[in-house]
Amino acid sequence: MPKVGMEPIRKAALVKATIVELGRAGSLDVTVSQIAKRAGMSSALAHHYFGSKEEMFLAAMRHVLTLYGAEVRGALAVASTPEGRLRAVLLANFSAGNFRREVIGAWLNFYVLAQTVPEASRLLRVYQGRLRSNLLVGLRPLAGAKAEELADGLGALIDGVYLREALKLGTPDGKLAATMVFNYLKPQIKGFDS
Amino acid sequence: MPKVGMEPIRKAALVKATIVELGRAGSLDVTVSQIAKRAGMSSALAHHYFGSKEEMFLAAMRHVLTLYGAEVRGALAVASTPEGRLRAVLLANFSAGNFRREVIGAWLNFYVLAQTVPEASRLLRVYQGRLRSNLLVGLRPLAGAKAEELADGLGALIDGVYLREALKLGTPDGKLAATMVFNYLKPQIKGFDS
DNA sequence: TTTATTGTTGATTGACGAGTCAATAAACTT
DNA sequence: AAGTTTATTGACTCGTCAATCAACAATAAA
Repeated sequence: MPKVGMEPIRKAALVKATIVELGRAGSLDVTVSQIAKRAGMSSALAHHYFGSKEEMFLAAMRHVLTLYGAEVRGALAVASTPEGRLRAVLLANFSAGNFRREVIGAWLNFYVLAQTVPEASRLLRVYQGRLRSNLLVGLRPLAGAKAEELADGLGALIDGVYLREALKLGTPDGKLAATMVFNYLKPQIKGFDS
Repeated sequence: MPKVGMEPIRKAALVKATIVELGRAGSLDVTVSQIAKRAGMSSALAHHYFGSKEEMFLAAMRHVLTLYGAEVRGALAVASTPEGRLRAVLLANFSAGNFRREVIGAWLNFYVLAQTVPEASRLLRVYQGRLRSNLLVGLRPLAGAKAEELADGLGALIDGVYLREALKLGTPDGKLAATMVFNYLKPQIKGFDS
Protein backbone atom coordinates (compact mmCIF):
# COMPACT_ATOMS: atom_id res chain seq x y z
CA MET A 1 0.00 0.00 0.00
CA PRO A 2 2.18 2.71 -1.34
CA LYS A 3 2.22 5.90 0.63
CA VAL A 4 3.83 8.95 -0.85
CA GLY A 5 6.95 10.50 0.63
CA MET A 6 8.68 7.23 1.29
CA GLU A 7 11.98 8.20 -0.24
CA PRO A 8 13.73 9.70 2.80
CA ILE A 9 12.40 6.96 5.06
CA ARG A 10 13.54 4.20 2.74
CA LYS A 11 16.91 5.80 2.20
CA ALA A 12 17.48 6.19 5.91
CA ALA A 13 16.50 2.59 6.52
CA LEU A 14 18.88 1.42 3.81
CA VAL A 15 21.75 3.45 5.19
CA LYS A 16 21.20 2.04 8.63
CA ALA A 17 20.91 -1.48 7.28
CA THR A 18 24.07 -1.03 5.26
CA ILE A 19 26.03 -0.12 8.36
CA VAL A 20 24.64 -3.05 10.29
CA GLU A 21 25.36 -5.51 7.51
CA LEU A 22 28.86 -4.17 6.92
CA GLY A 23 29.61 -4.59 10.60
CA ARG A 24 28.03 -8.00 10.70
CA ALA A 25 29.75 -9.43 7.65
CA GLY A 26 33.06 -7.74 8.38
CA SER A 27 33.68 -7.18 4.71
CA LEU A 28 32.35 -5.41 1.66
CA ASP A 29 31.00 -8.73 0.42
CA VAL A 30 27.49 -7.81 1.35
CA THR A 31 24.77 -8.27 -1.21
CA VAL A 32 22.22 -5.63 -1.99
CA SER A 33 19.58 -8.25 -1.23
CA GLN A 34 20.90 -8.69 2.29
CA ILE A 35 20.85 -4.97 2.93
CA ALA A 36 17.42 -4.55 1.40
CA LYS A 37 16.03 -7.46 3.34
CA ARG A 38 17.29 -6.04 6.61
CA ALA A 39 15.76 -2.72 5.69
CA GLY A 40 12.49 -4.48 4.95
CA MET A 41 12.19 -4.07 1.21
CA SER A 42 13.08 -5.69 -2.08
CA SER A 43 16.49 -5.33 -3.64
CA ALA A 44 14.87 -3.71 -6.66
CA LEU A 45 13.65 -0.89 -4.46
CA ALA A 46 17.10 -0.37 -3.03
CA HIS A 47 18.43 -0.01 -6.53
CA HIS A 48 15.56 2.30 -7.36
CA TYR A 49 16.58 4.71 -4.63
CA PHE A 50 20.34 4.50 -4.76
CA GLY A 51 21.15 3.39 -8.26
CA SER A 52 24.05 1.21 -7.23
CA LYS A 53 25.59 -0.61 -4.34
CA GLU A 54 28.51 1.76 -4.32
CA GLU A 55 26.19 4.69 -3.77
CA MET A 56 24.72 2.86 -0.79
CA PHE A 57 28.16 2.38 0.70
CA LEU A 58 29.03 6.00 0.18
CA ALA A 59 25.77 7.16 1.70
CA ALA A 60 26.43 4.98 4.74
CA MET A 61 29.91 6.42 5.01
CA ARG A 62 28.63 9.97 4.81
CA HIS A 63 26.11 9.19 7.48
CA VAL A 64 28.67 7.82 9.91
CA LEU A 65 30.93 10.78 9.22
CA THR A 66 28.08 13.21 9.73
CA LEU A 67 27.11 11.72 13.06
CA TYR A 68 30.71 11.77 14.13
CA GLY A 69 31.10 15.39 13.12
CA ALA A 70 27.98 16.38 15.00
CA GLU A 71 29.17 14.66 18.12
CA VAL A 72 32.51 16.43 18.01
CA ARG A 73 30.92 19.80 17.38
CA GLY A 74 28.54 19.30 20.26
CA ALA A 75 31.33 18.36 22.63
CA LEU A 76 33.48 21.28 21.53
CA ALA A 77 30.66 23.73 22.11
CA VAL A 78 30.67 23.20 25.84
CA ALA A 79 34.43 23.26 26.28
CA SER A 80 36.16 26.51 27.08
CA THR A 81 39.76 25.69 27.92
CA PRO A 82 42.30 24.11 25.55
CA GLU A 83 42.49 21.07 27.81
CA GLY A 84 38.73 20.84 27.70
CA ARG A 85 38.64 21.05 23.92
CA LEU A 86 41.24 18.36 23.56
CA ARG A 87 39.48 16.08 25.95
CA ALA A 88 36.18 16.71 24.21
CA VAL A 89 37.50 15.72 20.80
CA LEU A 90 39.08 12.55 22.11
CA LEU A 91 36.07 11.49 24.11
CA ALA A 92 33.79 12.06 21.14
CA ASN A 93 35.84 9.58 19.15
CA PHE A 94 35.13 6.87 21.67
CA SER A 95 31.64 7.89 22.60
CA ALA A 96 28.88 5.34 22.77
CA GLY A 97 27.58 6.35 19.37
CA ASN A 98 30.84 6.03 17.48
CA PHE A 99 32.21 3.07 19.31
CA ARG A 100 29.51 0.51 18.70
CA ARG A 101 30.63 -2.74 17.16
CA GLU A 102 28.72 -2.19 13.93
CA VAL A 103 30.12 1.29 13.46
CA ILE A 104 33.67 0.16 14.12
CA GLY A 105 33.21 -2.68 11.67
CA ALA A 106 31.84 -0.27 9.11
CA TRP A 107 34.86 1.98 9.52
CA LEU A 108 37.28 -0.77 8.67
CA ASN A 109 35.33 -1.40 5.51
CA PHE A 110 35.40 2.26 4.60
CA TYR A 111 39.16 2.08 4.66
CA VAL A 112 39.03 -0.81 2.26
CA LEU A 113 36.54 1.01 0.07
CA ALA A 114 38.81 4.03 0.01
CA GLN A 115 41.44 1.94 -1.76
CA THR A 116 39.30 1.65 -4.86
CA VAL A 117 36.60 4.31 -4.78
CA PRO A 118 37.93 7.87 -5.08
CA GLU A 119 34.91 9.43 -3.43
CA ALA A 120 35.44 7.20 -0.41
CA SER A 121 39.05 8.20 -0.02
CA ARG A 122 38.00 11.83 -0.42
CA LEU A 123 35.56 11.45 2.45
CA LEU A 124 38.17 9.75 4.56
CA ARG A 125 40.64 12.53 3.91
CA VAL A 126 38.05 15.09 4.91
CA TYR A 127 37.55 13.22 8.17
CA GLN A 128 41.27 13.01 8.83
CA GLY A 129 41.72 16.68 8.10
CA ARG A 130 38.92 17.67 10.44
CA LEU A 131 40.20 15.45 13.21
CA ARG A 132 43.61 16.95 12.78
CA SER A 133 42.45 20.53 12.90
CA ASN A 134 40.14 19.84 15.83
CA LEU A 135 43.05 18.36 17.74
CA LEU A 136 45.25 21.29 16.82
CA VAL A 137 42.83 23.79 18.30
CA GLY A 138 43.39 22.22 21.68
CA LEU A 139 47.02 21.32 21.19
CA ARG A 140 48.53 24.54 19.95
CA PRO A 141 48.05 26.49 23.18
CA LEU A 142 49.39 23.56 25.14
CA ALA A 143 52.24 22.29 23.02
CA GLY A 144 53.20 25.14 20.75
CA ALA A 145 55.56 24.07 18.01
CA LYS A 146 55.14 20.41 18.80
CA ALA A 147 51.40 20.55 18.21
CA GLU A 148 51.44 19.37 14.59
CA GLU A 149 53.63 16.41 15.35
CA LEU A 150 51.47 15.50 18.31
CA ALA A 151 48.29 15.77 16.29
CA ASP A 152 49.61 13.37 13.69
CA GLY A 153 50.65 10.89 16.33
CA LEU A 154 47.31 11.16 18.06
CA GLY A 155 45.45 10.65 14.81
CA ALA A 156 47.38 7.50 14.01
CA LEU A 157 46.94 6.20 17.53
CA ILE A 158 43.18 6.73 17.37
CA ASP A 159 42.97 4.89 14.06
CA GLY A 160 45.07 2.09 15.48
CA VAL A 161 42.87 1.72 18.53
CA TYR A 162 39.86 1.48 16.24
CA LEU A 163 41.54 -1.13 14.12
CA ARG A 164 42.39 -3.29 17.09
CA GLU A 165 38.91 -2.92 18.44
CA ALA A 166 37.51 -4.10 15.13
CA LEU A 167 39.31 -7.39 15.57
CA LYS A 168 38.78 -7.93 19.24
CA LEU A 169 35.69 -9.92 20.04
CA GLY A 170 33.26 -8.86 22.71
CA THR A 171 31.78 -5.48 23.45
CA PRO A 172 34.05 -2.55 22.63
CA ASP A 173 35.16 -0.57 25.65
CA GLY A 174 35.28 3.12 24.81
CA LYS A 175 36.51 4.14 28.23
CA LEU A 176 39.51 1.86 28.03
CA ALA A 177 40.28 3.07 24.53
CA ALA A 178 40.15 6.68 25.63
CA THR A 179 42.48 5.94 28.54
CA MET A 180 45.00 4.56 26.10
CA VAL A 181 45.02 7.80 24.19
CA PHE A 182 45.17 9.93 27.30
CA ASN A 183 48.21 7.99 28.41
CA TYR A 184 49.89 9.04 25.22
CA LEU A 185 49.22 12.67 25.98
CA LYS A 186 49.96 12.83 29.67
CA PRO A 187 53.76 12.87 29.52
CA GLN A 188 53.77 15.02 26.41
CA ILE A 189 51.89 17.90 27.98
CA LYS A 190 52.75 19.13 31.41
CA GLY A 191 49.73 19.46 33.59
CA PHE A 192 47.42 17.34 31.46
CA ASP A 193 45.64 14.75 33.51
CA SER A 194 42.89 12.55 32.27
CA MET B 1 57.41 -29.02 -20.62
CA PRO B 2 56.71 -30.36 -17.20
CA LYS B 3 59.75 -30.66 -15.01
CA VAL B 4 59.49 -32.46 -11.72
CA GLY B 5 59.80 -30.63 -8.41
CA MET B 6 57.70 -27.69 -9.45
CA GLU B 7 55.48 -27.62 -6.39
CA PRO B 8 57.57 -25.40 -4.10
CA ILE B 9 58.43 -23.08 -6.97
CA ARG B 10 54.82 -22.73 -8.06
CA LYS B 11 53.60 -22.24 -4.55
CA ALA B 12 56.17 -19.56 -3.86
CA ALA B 13 55.29 -17.79 -7.09
CA LEU B 14 51.61 -17.89 -6.18
CA VAL B 15 52.20 -16.54 -2.71
CA LYS B 16 54.24 -13.69 -4.09
CA ALA B 17 51.65 -12.98 -6.75
CA THR B 18 48.88 -13.03 -4.18
CA ILE B 19 50.61 -10.35 -2.13
CA VAL B 20 51.20 -8.20 -5.18
CA GLU B 21 47.62 -8.53 -6.37
CA LEU B 22 46.17 -7.86 -2.94
CA GLY B 23 48.22 -4.73 -2.68
CA ARG B 24 47.37 -3.68 -6.19
CA ALA B 25 43.64 -4.21 -5.97
CA GLY B 26 43.41 -2.91 -2.42
CA SER B 27 40.75 -5.44 -1.58
CA LEU B 28 40.10 -9.14 -1.30
CA ASP B 29 38.21 -8.98 -4.57
CA VAL B 30 41.04 -10.58 -6.44
CA THR B 31 40.31 -13.49 -8.70
CA VAL B 32 42.30 -16.66 -8.72
CA SER B 33 42.84 -16.10 -12.42
CA GLN B 34 44.49 -12.75 -11.79
CA ILE B 35 46.82 -14.26 -9.24
CA ALA B 36 47.60 -17.26 -11.40
CA LYS B 37 48.24 -15.09 -14.42
CA ARG B 38 50.68 -12.91 -12.53
CA ALA B 39 52.41 -16.04 -11.32
CA GLY B 40 52.60 -17.29 -14.89
CA MET B 41 50.26 -20.24 -14.82
CA SER B 42 46.66 -21.25 -15.30
CA SER B 43 44.05 -20.82 -12.60
CA ALA B 44 43.51 -24.55 -12.62
CA LEU B 45 47.08 -25.09 -11.55
CA ALA B 46 46.69 -22.63 -8.72
CA HIS B 47 43.74 -24.62 -7.48
CA HIS B 48 45.69 -27.79 -7.95
CA TYR B 49 48.37 -26.63 -5.55
CA PHE B 50 46.34 -24.73 -3.00
CA GLY B 51 42.87 -26.23 -3.17
CA SER B 52 41.09 -22.97 -2.63
CA LYS B 53 41.48 -19.25 -2.81
CA GLU B 54 41.25 -18.96 0.94
CA GLU B 55 44.25 -21.22 1.33
CA MET B 56 46.17 -18.94 -0.99
CA PHE B 57 45.32 -15.93 1.12
CA LEU B 58 46.33 -17.71 4.27
CA ALA B 59 49.59 -18.87 2.75
CA ALA B 60 50.34 -15.30 1.71
CA MET B 61 49.58 -14.11 5.19
CA ARG B 62 51.81 -16.71 6.77
CA HIS B 63 54.57 -15.71 4.40
CA VAL B 64 54.37 -12.04 5.29
CA LEU B 65 54.26 -12.91 8.96
CA THR B 66 57.23 -15.23 8.62
CA LEU B 67 59.35 -12.62 6.89
CA TYR B 68 58.38 -10.10 9.49
CA GLY B 69 59.28 -12.47 12.30
CA ALA B 70 62.63 -13.25 10.75
CA GLU B 71 63.43 -9.58 10.41
CA VAL B 72 62.61 -8.91 14.03
CA ARG B 73 64.62 -11.86 15.24
CA GLY B 74 67.58 -10.79 13.18
CA ALA B 75 67.45 -7.27 14.53
CA LEU B 76 67.08 -8.46 18.09
CA ALA B 77 70.09 -10.72 17.81
CA VAL B 78 72.51 -7.84 17.43
CA ALA B 79 70.99 -5.68 20.16
CA SER B 80 72.36 -5.93 23.66
CA THR B 81 70.79 -3.13 25.67
CA PRO B 82 67.07 -2.75 26.40
CA GLU B 83 67.05 0.49 24.42
CA GLY B 84 68.70 -1.32 21.56
CA ARG B 85 66.14 -4.11 21.65
CA LEU B 86 63.29 -1.70 21.66
CA ARG B 87 64.71 0.27 18.79
CA ALA B 88 65.39 -2.91 16.87
CA VAL B 89 61.79 -4.13 17.13
CA LEU B 90 60.39 -0.79 16.06
CA LEU B 91 62.75 -0.34 13.15
CA ALA B 92 62.00 -3.84 11.92
CA ASN B 93 58.35 -2.90 11.65
CA PHE B 94 59.16 -0.11 9.27
CA SER B 95 62.05 -1.71 7.46
CA ALA B 96 62.24 -1.64 3.71
CA GLY B 97 60.95 -5.19 3.47
CA ASN B 98 57.86 -4.75 5.60
CA PHE B 99 56.99 -1.26 4.56
CA ARG B 100 56.57 -1.66 0.83
CA ARG B 101 53.29 -0.53 -0.64
CA GLU B 102 52.20 -4.02 -1.64
CA VAL B 103 52.93 -5.44 1.78
CA ILE B 104 51.10 -2.65 3.55
CA GLY B 105 48.15 -3.14 1.24
CA ALA B 106 48.22 -6.85 1.92
CA TRP B 107 48.17 -6.21 5.67
CA LEU B 108 45.00 -4.19 5.47
CA ASN B 109 43.38 -7.05 3.65
CA PHE B 110 44.55 -9.52 6.23
CA TYR B 111 42.68 -7.50 8.81
CA VAL B 112 39.56 -7.75 6.71
CA LEU B 113 40.11 -11.45 6.19
CA ALA B 114 40.46 -11.92 9.92
CA GLN B 115 36.88 -10.76 10.34
CA THR B 116 35.55 -13.83 8.60
CA VAL B 117 38.24 -16.50 8.51
CA PRO B 118 39.13 -17.90 11.93
CA GLU B 119 42.57 -19.06 10.86
CA ALA B 120 43.37 -15.54 9.70
CA SER B 121 42.38 -14.01 13.00
CA ARG B 122 44.43 -16.66 14.77
CA LEU B 123 47.48 -15.68 12.76
CA LEU B 124 46.88 -12.04 13.46
CA ARG B 125 46.59 -12.70 17.17
CA VAL B 126 49.85 -14.60 17.09
CA TYR B 127 51.51 -11.64 15.43
CA GLN B 128 50.06 -9.20 17.93
CA GLY B 129 51.14 -11.37 20.82
CA ARG B 130 54.68 -11.63 19.52
CA LEU B 131 54.93 -7.93 18.89
CA ARG B 132 53.72 -7.29 22.38
CA SER B 133 56.16 -9.62 24.04
CA ASN B 134 59.03 -8.38 21.90
CA LEU B 135 58.25 -4.86 22.95
CA LEU B 136 57.99 -5.90 26.56
CA VAL B 137 61.46 -7.37 26.57
CA GLY B 138 62.83 -3.92 25.89
CA LEU B 139 60.25 -1.99 27.84
CA ARG B 140 60.26 -3.77 31.16
CA PRO B 141 63.77 -2.77 32.20
CA LEU B 142 63.05 0.78 31.11
CA ALA B 143 59.51 1.38 32.27
CA GLY B 144 58.86 -1.20 34.95
CA ALA B 145 55.20 -1.37 35.91
CA LYS B 146 54.15 0.85 33.05
CA ALA B 147 55.64 -1.50 30.47
CA GLU B 148 52.42 -3.38 29.69
CA GLU B 149 50.43 -0.25 29.20
CA LEU B 150 53.14 1.22 27.00
CA ALA B 151 53.37 -1.91 24.91
CA ASP B 152 49.65 -1.83 24.19
CA GLY B 153 49.82 1.81 23.22
CA LEU B 154 52.81 1.22 21.00
CA GLY B 155 51.11 -1.71 19.30
CA ALA B 156 48.04 0.34 18.51
CA LEU B 157 50.15 3.22 17.28
CA ILE B 158 52.09 0.97 14.95
CA ASP B 159 48.90 -0.48 13.52
CA GLY B 160 47.51 3.02 13.09
CA VAL B 161 50.59 4.21 11.25
CA TYR B 162 50.27 1.24 8.92
CA LEU B 163 46.62 1.96 8.32
CA ARG B 164 47.27 5.58 7.43
CA GLU B 165 50.08 4.60 5.17
CA ALA B 166 47.79 2.22 3.34
CA LEU B 167 45.62 5.15 2.34
CA LYS B 168 48.27 7.70 1.60
CA LEU B 169 49.35 7.72 -2.00
CA GLY B 170 52.98 7.82 -3.01
CA THR B 171 55.90 5.86 -1.70
CA PRO B 172 55.67 4.89 1.96
CA ASP B 173 58.29 6.52 4.15
CA GLY B 174 59.45 4.10 6.80
CA LYS B 175 61.82 6.55 8.38
CA LEU B 176 59.09 9.08 8.95
CA ALA B 177 56.81 6.41 10.34
CA ALA B 178 59.46 5.25 12.76
CA THR B 179 60.05 8.80 13.93
CA MET B 180 56.38 9.08 14.77
CA VAL B 181 56.63 6.07 17.03
CA PHE B 182 59.84 7.22 18.65
CA ASN B 183 58.19 10.50 19.46
CA TYR B 184 55.61 8.58 21.39
CA LEU B 185 58.30 6.92 23.45
CA LYS B 186 60.67 9.75 24.10
CA PRO B 187 58.74 11.51 26.85
CA GLN B 188 57.58 8.25 28.35
CA ILE B 189 61.05 6.93 29.01
CA LYS B 190 63.69 9.13 30.51
CA GLY B 191 66.89 8.98 28.57
CA PHE B 192 65.44 7.43 25.42
CA ASP B 193 66.46 9.30 22.36
CA SER B 194 65.81 8.19 18.85
C1' DT C 1 58.62 -50.63 -21.85
C1' DT C 2 54.86 -50.61 -19.25
C1' DT C 3 53.15 -48.25 -15.22
C1' DA C 4 52.72 -44.94 -11.94
C1' DT C 5 53.48 -40.12 -10.60
C1' DT C 6 53.69 -35.24 -11.30
C1' DG C 7 52.71 -31.14 -14.03
C1' DT C 8 49.59 -28.61 -16.83
C1' DT C 9 45.62 -26.53 -19.11
C1' DG C 10 41.12 -25.58 -21.87
C1' DA C 11 36.63 -26.25 -21.23
C1' DT C 12 32.81 -26.77 -18.31
C1' DT C 13 29.76 -26.57 -14.33
C1' DG C 14 27.11 -24.43 -11.01
C1' DA C 15 26.18 -20.76 -8.16
C1' DC C 16 25.53 -16.25 -7.11
C1' DG C 17 24.72 -11.40 -7.59
C1' DA C 18 24.21 -6.52 -9.67
C1' DG C 19 21.28 -4.14 -12.21
C1' DT C 20 17.02 -3.83 -15.41
C1' DC C 21 12.21 -4.27 -16.71
C1' DA C 22 7.45 -4.81 -16.97
C1' DA C 23 3.58 -4.74 -14.40
C1' DT C 24 0.58 -3.37 -10.53
C1' DA C 25 -1.28 -0.13 -7.42
C1' DA C 26 -1.98 3.73 -4.56
C1' DA C 27 -1.85 8.58 -4.29
C1' DC C 28 -1.93 13.23 -6.12
C1' DT C 29 -3.23 16.70 -10.10
C1' DT C 30 -6.30 18.98 -13.23
C1' DA D 1 -12.45 10.82 -14.56
C1' DA D 2 -8.42 10.77 -16.87
C1' DG D 3 -3.63 11.35 -16.52
C1' DT D 4 0.63 11.71 -13.98
C1' DT D 5 3.75 10.72 -10.52
C1' DT D 6 5.59 7.73 -6.80
C1' DA D 7 6.04 3.18 -4.62
C1' DT D 8 6.89 -1.55 -5.09
C1' DT D 9 8.19 -6.14 -6.51
C1' DG D 10 8.89 -10.75 -9.05
C1' DA D 11 11.12 -12.29 -12.75
C1' DC D 12 14.81 -11.95 -15.77
C1' DT D 13 19.37 -10.86 -18.03
C1' DC D 14 24.02 -10.93 -18.12
C1' DG D 15 28.28 -11.40 -16.35
C1' DT D 16 31.68 -13.30 -13.25
C1' DC D 17 34.11 -16.57 -10.78
C1' DA D 18 35.51 -20.61 -7.79
C1' DA D 19 36.04 -25.11 -8.37
C1' DT D 20 36.10 -29.48 -11.11
C1' DC D 21 37.12 -32.48 -14.92
C1' DA D 22 38.98 -34.72 -18.76
C1' DA D 23 42.81 -35.03 -21.31
C1' DC D 24 47.57 -34.73 -22.47
C1' DA D 25 52.70 -34.59 -21.61
C1' DA D 26 56.88 -35.61 -19.40
C1' DT D 27 59.57 -37.74 -16.01
C1' DA D 28 60.57 -41.53 -12.76
C1' DA D 29 59.96 -46.32 -11.14
C1' DA D 30 59.04 -51.33 -12.10
